[in-house]
Amino acid sequence: METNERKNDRRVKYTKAALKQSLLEQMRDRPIEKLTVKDICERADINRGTFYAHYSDPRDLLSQIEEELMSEILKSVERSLQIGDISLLLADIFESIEKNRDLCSVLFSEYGDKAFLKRVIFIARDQSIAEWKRIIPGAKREQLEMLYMFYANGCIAIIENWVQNGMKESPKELTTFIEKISTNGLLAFQ
Amino acid sequence: METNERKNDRRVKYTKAALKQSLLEQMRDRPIEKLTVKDICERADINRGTFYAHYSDPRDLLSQIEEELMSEILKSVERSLQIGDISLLLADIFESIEKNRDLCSVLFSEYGDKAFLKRVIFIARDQSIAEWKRIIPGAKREQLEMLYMFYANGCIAIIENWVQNGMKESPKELTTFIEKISTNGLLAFQ
DNA sequence: CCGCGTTAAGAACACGGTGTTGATTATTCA
DNA sequence: TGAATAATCAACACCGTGTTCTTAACGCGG
Repeated sequence: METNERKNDRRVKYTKAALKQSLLEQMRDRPIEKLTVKDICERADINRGTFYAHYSDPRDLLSQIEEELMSEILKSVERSLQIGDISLLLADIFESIEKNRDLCSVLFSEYGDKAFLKRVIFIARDQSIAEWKRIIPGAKREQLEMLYMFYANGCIAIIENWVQNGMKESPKELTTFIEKISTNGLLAFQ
Repeated sequence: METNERKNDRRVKYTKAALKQSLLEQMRDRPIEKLTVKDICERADINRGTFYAHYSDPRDLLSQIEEELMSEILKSVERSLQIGDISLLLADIFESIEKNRDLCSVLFSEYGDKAFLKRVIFIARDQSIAEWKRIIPGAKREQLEMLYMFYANGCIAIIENWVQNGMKESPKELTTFIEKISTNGLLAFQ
């Protein structure tokens, strides 16, 4: 208790891991709102009461999984954020997703969490808007925010498609594709 | 029974209208998955058993509301679909949304139905891809589909933002904005 | 305006998931 | 090994579900 602050107990680790895996398995079949604590625990072979010792509900469990992934992504884009290169930043994000393939193939699938993917893409928001402001000095801030929303949601769709089709393209290819669309539009594909 | 085919009974009309209104009111507070038949009926002051005489669950009720709106939208874009003008088609869709302001301000809001808005935007899919194919003969079909996905999701975000901020811009303005982004990209805003 | 047919209301039911409790067993860490 | 901690187990009241049956109200057509 004094040394480990009740965190490193193997029993706790096992329980949490089993519950997480069970949740992710079930999310392949239905959205988080339709999952029951009962089902998650049965598949994990964990007592239902134990679930409530760690999480308040399935959504809480999912949130903790997401926060773990988010901090990992944030760590791996740290450098690009400081450098201030958007294409580097985008590529970093794609690589993080690729590294967490198993997890992301659930989180960004049919019954995944669109709001979370949105948060991930919005990591690049301030920087993108700032860079655009330099390129297009005439544009108003509000207009640039609208543009970011447009492109961000396009990106999200591309990522969802990418993940669901087995991530065949490389992060580099995706970055190039998205940069082409955003800077030059359809005409870039002539 | 013979004449009206059990459809025009005022009691039925009232019940359905009350349930629909109640559902839409509740959808301002939480997503469809969190709504209960009990709550919907209590707010509508309709017996819970009566609900099941018309709908199987809240999702079914929502679907019927959506189908009504969809067929209205389809009717009003009919002409543009035949003419084959994408900007006309887009403007028509925006006008339909504007006409159904009250309904759409719920359906396309925080707890709305993203899948439905996607269906609405995808009305323009085949036509857009066909037109792009003329403009950009070199592009592959798969690439154009990817492009449509990208732009469609951008559009969806624009619409959500538009509806949630009180629909201040006109359908024409929106159409122009989207056309600018899609054909020329960021550079169009210099 | 009446009466037949339809619809809504109301009460009751079993069912299943929830969230919590207290007692017991098992495991871990030092 | 022994004290601390975690997991199990059984039980609980609670709540929403979906269905059934009876009764009351309503509306439509004649």
